[in-house]
This record gives sequence, structure tokens and C-alpha cells, in this order.
Amino acid sequence: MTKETLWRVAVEAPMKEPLTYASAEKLERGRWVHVPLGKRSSMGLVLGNAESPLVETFKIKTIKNSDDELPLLHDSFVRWLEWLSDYYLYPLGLVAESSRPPLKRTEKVRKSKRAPVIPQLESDTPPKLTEEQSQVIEAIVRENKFKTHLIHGVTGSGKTEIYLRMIEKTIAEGKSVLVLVPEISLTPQLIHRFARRFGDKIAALHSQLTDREKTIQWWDVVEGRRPILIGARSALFCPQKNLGLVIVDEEHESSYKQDEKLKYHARDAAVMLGFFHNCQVLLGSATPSLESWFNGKNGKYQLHQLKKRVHTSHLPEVEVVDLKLAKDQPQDPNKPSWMSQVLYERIKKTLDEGYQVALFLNRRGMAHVVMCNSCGHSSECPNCDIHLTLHGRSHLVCHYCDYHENFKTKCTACHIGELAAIGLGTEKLEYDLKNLFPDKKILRADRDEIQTRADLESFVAEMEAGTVDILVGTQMIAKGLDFPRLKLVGLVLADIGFNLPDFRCTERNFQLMVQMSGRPGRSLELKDAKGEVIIQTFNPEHESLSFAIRHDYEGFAEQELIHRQALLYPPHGSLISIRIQSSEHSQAYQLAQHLGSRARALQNQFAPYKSLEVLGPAEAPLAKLKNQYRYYLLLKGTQKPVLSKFTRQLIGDESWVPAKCRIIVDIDPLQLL
DNA sequence: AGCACGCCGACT
DNA sequence: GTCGGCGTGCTC
Repeated sequence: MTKETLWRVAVEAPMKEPLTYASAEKLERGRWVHVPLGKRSSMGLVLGNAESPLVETFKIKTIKNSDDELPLLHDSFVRWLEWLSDYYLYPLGLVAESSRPPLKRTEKVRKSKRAPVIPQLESDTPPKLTEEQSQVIEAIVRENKFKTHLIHGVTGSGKTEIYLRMIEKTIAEGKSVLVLVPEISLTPQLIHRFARRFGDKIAALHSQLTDREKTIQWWDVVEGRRPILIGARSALFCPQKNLGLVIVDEEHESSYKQDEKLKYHARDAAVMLGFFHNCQVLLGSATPSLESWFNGKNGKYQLHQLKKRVHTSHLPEVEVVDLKLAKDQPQDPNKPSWMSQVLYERIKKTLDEGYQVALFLNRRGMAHVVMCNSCGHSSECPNCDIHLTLHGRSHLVCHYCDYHENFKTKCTACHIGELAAIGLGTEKLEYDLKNLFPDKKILRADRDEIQTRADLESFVAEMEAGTVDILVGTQMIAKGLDFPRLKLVGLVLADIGFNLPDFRCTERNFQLMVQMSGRPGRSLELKDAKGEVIIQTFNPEHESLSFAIRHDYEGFAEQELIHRQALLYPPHGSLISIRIQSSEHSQAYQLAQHLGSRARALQNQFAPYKSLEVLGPAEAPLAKLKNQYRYYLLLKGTQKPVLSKFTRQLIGDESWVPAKCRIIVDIDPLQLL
């Protein structure tokens, strides 16, 4: 009889620490096991040997069996899972859960009517590299160990070709590659491009696959049959064999942050995955996040720039229409009031020439955005440099620090206009356009209209077929899509983006405007006809605008970094948000107050915590959501480890949290709504 | 998370 | 009486 040894096992339950189990079987770190847990059975990940407990506070159960179907997880991968759990304060067992396939493996392969995940296509011939591209590749391959490279390249400068060459080199060495892309850009077009270069060496993982398809892809990757995995953020959790390169395309995309369960940022998690596997990490974007740009500037990442476009096509002309002045000019009585005369005439002209028009409107967070209808002014919090949101009818509130002021309808800046919640949406635009151009085909595309991948694909097909004359959409549509006949793009009211109650809104807005300016006139079909962009705004002097029209990312980034410095917003400082929620308003309120005073008391206990800032608690802008009342406490500090330790102590074992109440921690939050 | 226990209201 | 609603508590 073999002697039973004790093991630390991360079980799939929300427990802060791993549990101790006994086993006579030979086990090792990284092995999946079946264990009894309470009155059920659970999967668990073996972390290592356990000490026998000094006091017998619980009865040690025995591991049922080890799961030899599932692959042994490599030590570097387990260390990465442990890092995620530790950094994002989320139970390790629940983190590890995502690194298993959704279904069991089956021998019989049923014939599916669905199109293959990766199509078989004729291979392409790699284009000749430009001087710039060759230089970047040379610089990257100089050292073959962990390093994060930020590739900043204007649209059309050939970042993808750099990825492809690096992938080629890595798989030639017998290693595997992970390519992360935002879910929205994981269209068949993108997969085709990779398939033409690498054929059946590619696997893909994204939300539109069935569980069976995912499971098949997963095993193909894990067993090394397909060395290149391209996928959305969840592809990070597929334990690849001998990982040699990690690529994150469009690294600035906010969809890389998961906002439920494990609230990880796929870009940061990808960098750490590269760190634990000691391999290169490439981040690419035309408009890098300020976090990455800052890291590129201070040497934490290596910065590479592509300043020339591969084909010397013109960037479109960007024109700003000042809506304050537009009001005084002669207007066509038939056109709707949101449309300036300039935009009206340009739309007519473009349609007459037989080209497409796209109008964008950022509707996000609109209901609470308050703006003067005459000068575009919007009130700010004196403490946080954040736009205030309207609560009820009479209060303007900062949801970072809970600053309140009375809502006055008369504008305090121009003393002429009235402040009001903005009531313009894409439906309204569509309705007005149908009246104005009754014989034109108008297509509306926003979150309500486009929900599934099939919707997106039929939308793309309709646009490409050229039967659509005017596209109306939220800026979500502006991302990454190319339409050959699109000549004119109009941003109906840029100010909605300027006034969102978020310190990142200027950055997002700049990114969107640069993306948008990249849309029209990319195709040869337009040839000499340059693409055109018209931006309507009450605030033509807004910073993000002047840089966007010059396509000047660096200028913008430097300016915005100075702004962030003043209040130590990221990337100069770090944030942690703590959400307090309960179905009873008074409970949520009281707990939030209690947590606030606990935080301030803890600050006074230890000197290093004095450097932190505790903001709030403040009521969430959407105070009641799904029958839960929500409050936020925001922590800000310049040293991540101090901030993290503080949060751990503040929350403790959660025994002080009353039943019915929930505490949700978000490390490095992106949206504070 | 997932599962059982337990305490209330509506029904055969 | 008893079926089932979901609030509460625990898991080595």
C-alpha cells in the first residue's frame, strides 16, 4: 500500500485559498483531478504538495482520480494562472477553469453542414517588405527572449505583414504562436488572410464557434497539430505547446478588457504570458493606448514606428464644422436641424456622384450627458476633471468622488443657451434621412441592429454590393471595416464623445476619429477622388480634434499624458474600483459608507498607504441596475503593489460583508459606469 | 460556482 | 397536506 501524500488543489469554487486533499496516486503540479467538494464532485488543478495542517479544523478528503485525458499544464502556464488570480483578486480555481475545453473529446467526428472554421485557400505570395518593415523585424529578432514590442504604425503601414513574417520565423523554429484580435475584427476576411499564408497550420477560437468546433480547435492546438492560434481574448487560456510568440493586434481596443467574472485585460495578460514563457510579445496599433505608449516611452516596452504607408494613397481630408457658427448661416429649410448646410451639400454631391456616405453618432452614455445647445458647454467636477452626469432632474453629480451641484438650465458659460440632456439617436438620423432622400437606400447599423456575426456579415455584404447609399451607425461600425465605394464620412455630433463622464473619453474619442478618418477613400475605385471626413461639433477647439485632423498621434499622446499627470490618472497612477451592491438601497449605502471609513482608517494605520487616494463612495451613474443598487469606491495610487496590498487588507475575508450585499473588485478598470 | 437546507405562499 | 419559490451557508 502506497503512502498517501497531501496536495494543494485549486478547486472550481470561489475560495481564496487552495484546498488540501490526500492521494495515493502519483501526482504532479499542473495535473487535473476530480475531487469531492461538499456534496458534489468538482475538477481541480494540482498546485503542489501540502503541509499537513497543524490543527485539524477539517477532515481531509481523498482525490477521486487524476484526469489523464487532459494535458498536464506546463509550470510556466500554471505560474501565469497564479499571476492572474493574484493580480486580479479572483479565485485560482475559477481562473484555471477557462483553460479546459468546453466539451469532452469524442472519437467519432460528425459531418457538419457548417463552413469549416479555417477554409482551404490558395496560398498567396508574400509581398516585398519595405525598408521600415525590415528594420522593425530586424530589431525584434535581435534578441530571442521575453520583451514587449509596441509597433505603432499608421493605418496601411503594413503591421500585419510584420506579424506574418514573425509568425513564419517562429513556427520554422518549431514553436507555436498566439495571435489575439478584438472579437469584432475576427471576421472571415481576417482568417482568410492568415489561411492564405499558413494554410492548415492555423486554428481559430472565437465566440461564434459551437462548443464542438471549439473543442476540436482546442485539441488541434494543444497537441501541436496547428501551431498558430488566432482568437479573441479567451484564446489566451488555450495551453499551447512550446509557445514562442504572442501578438496582440489593435492593442488599444477596450474590448480586450473582460468586465465580468475575472476582470482581466487581455493585452496585459498576454504580456505576462510572454513573460512566463520567456518569449517575445508584439503589440500593434495605429493609436496605442496611453498605457502602452507610456511604457514604450519609458523603455518598459520597445517602441517601433512605421511612419510610411505601404501604398502611397492619400489620407482623407478632414473638415471640422463649427455648429455654433453654422446656426447663423443660411439654411435649407428642408434639412433636419442636426445637419449643417456644409454636410447637407456634401452628402448630396457625394450621392450624385454615385458614391456611398456614412454618418456616425456616438450614442453611448447619452441619456446622462448634458450639454448647452448653443455653445456646447458641459459642466465638470472641480476635483476630478470629469464631466458631471445628471441625476434625476435637479442634480449634477461626479461619479468618481460624489461631488454634487445644482443643475441650472441656463448655461453658465455663454449665458444664452439652455443645458439639456442630448436627445439624438441613430433612429432619428435614419428617419430624417429617409424623408430627405426618399429614393436612396439607407442602412442603419448599431448595437440594436447588429447582434450576431450573421448580422455583421450580411451588413458587410450589403455595403460591399454597393446597393446602400447612406449608412447610419454608431462608431462601433467605424472600426476596421473597409468599403470600396465609401467616399464621405460624417460625424454628426462629436461633442457626445467629448462629454462622457470618464477621464479616458478624450483618448477614446481621438482613437475613434483617427479610425473613422481611415475609413473613406481607401480603395482604388475612388482613384483621384479623395475620401472626405466631416466632423460637426460645438467645440471645434477641442484637443482630440486638432490632433486627429492632422493625423498626429504623438502630439496627442504627449498632450494627454500631461493632462493625466496632474491628477495621477493612468498611466501615471493606477486605479482599483470597488463596487458595493445590494437589492436594498439603504444596505448598499450603509455598506459603502462603512467601506469608505474602513479605507480611511486603514490609511491612517500604515504610512505607505498615506500616498493612496480614496475617492467616494459615490452612487453609480446607473444607480439601480438589474434591481441592484450600486455604489463605487475608487482607489488611486502610483505603486501597483501598494494599491493591491491595500485592497486585499481592506476586503479581508469578507466576513464583515452582510448577506445580500456583494463586493466586486475591478483592478485597472476601463469603464467606471 | 453549485448544491442542499429551510422557511414561506399557492395549489391539488 | 406538499410542491416549489429562492435567500443562506458551506465546501479540504
